[in-house]
Amino acid sequence: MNETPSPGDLTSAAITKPLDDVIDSDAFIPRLLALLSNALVWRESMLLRREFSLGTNDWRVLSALGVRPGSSATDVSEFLVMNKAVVSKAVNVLISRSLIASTDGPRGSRNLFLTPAGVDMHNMMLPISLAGEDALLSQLSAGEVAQLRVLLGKLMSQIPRLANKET
Amino acid sequence: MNETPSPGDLTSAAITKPLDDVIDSDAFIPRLLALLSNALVWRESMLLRREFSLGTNDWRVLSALGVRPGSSATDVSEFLVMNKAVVSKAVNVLISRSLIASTDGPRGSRNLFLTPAGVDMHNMMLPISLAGEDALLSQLSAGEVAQLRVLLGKLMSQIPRLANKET
DNA sequence: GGCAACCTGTTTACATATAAACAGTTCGGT
DNA sequence: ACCGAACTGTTTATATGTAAACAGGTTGCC
Repeated sequence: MNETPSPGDLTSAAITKPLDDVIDSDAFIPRLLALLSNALVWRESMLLRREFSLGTNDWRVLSALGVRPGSSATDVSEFLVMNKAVVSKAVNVLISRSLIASTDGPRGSRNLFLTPAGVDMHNMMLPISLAGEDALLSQLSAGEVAQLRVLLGKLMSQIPRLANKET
Repeated sequence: MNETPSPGDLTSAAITKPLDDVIDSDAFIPRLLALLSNALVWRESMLLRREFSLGTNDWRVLSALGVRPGSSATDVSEFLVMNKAVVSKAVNVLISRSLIASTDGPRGSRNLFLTPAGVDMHNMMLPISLAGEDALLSQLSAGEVAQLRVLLGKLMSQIPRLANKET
């Protein structure tokens, strides 16, 4: 690989005094959210792969079709806020495993349903996800969990603003 | 690509009745955390790439070295809970841009410091991250923000349990 | 009927994440 | 001094995420 192209006299003025930086501290909420989310996804991914040889995306799509049977791939993509390509791949995995099946839909689309085997798989996978939430929330009282839901709900309302390209 | 290998009589018993599923609803906290984290990372990544041609990992490492000048790559990796390979790549990017410099460290390691250009860059990038948090929290009162920090702190304490391989 | 715009799901190319293998150094014991 | 274990940072292989290009079918307008 390539080394630094510029001459080597820049190290002479290296900065040794710490900046006052909050970004990577426990006071910075975006970092806490990222760490928590990563830990949960990591756990779920590890367990689903180990137990059922399925990825989290496969599980998410399976789960979505449990709630909304007859959805098209595009419907699932919008419902789960998930990339179309990812849904496409997950659908193929699930079909090849005979966990979902499809009928022809309105506009060249396909209506997707769980098969009985898919329902069984769903019922086996669901406890793993729920146990993750339980473990996460185990130190909170019922009141605190309710509080947390309210607060996260308010944060969720800001997502459209975050997705805006300005500032 | 390959079609389903099994005979085609499985669609006859497809399931059409919705399951009662909480996984993808707004009541499922792991999902809220993932959506919030993704939105924040997406925003920051987009802005940093556009303004400075740097990725979020480069920014994270730069920021860590602002707080802890003289850290080794391994130190940064542990501090940020970030993969060694990612840190290694980010360090090379930052060195090639003359934003950080290094001196020889204890055990074949290198002590990393911000250069003056790195400090300038840090000071330009920091407001982008802080603005993300501000936008996220803009609908919360000061008291609610404090509540949120307490609750997230309690959730953080469960991460070691989530990382445990047993159930 | 025919052409253009649209919408389906898929493929492609590219960027990033993760984990394991790796080479080079340092340390410890003998 | 030597050999093996431990540790540095790098490289590799593999998996996954993202966005844009894409082919095919449908719709609607003329």
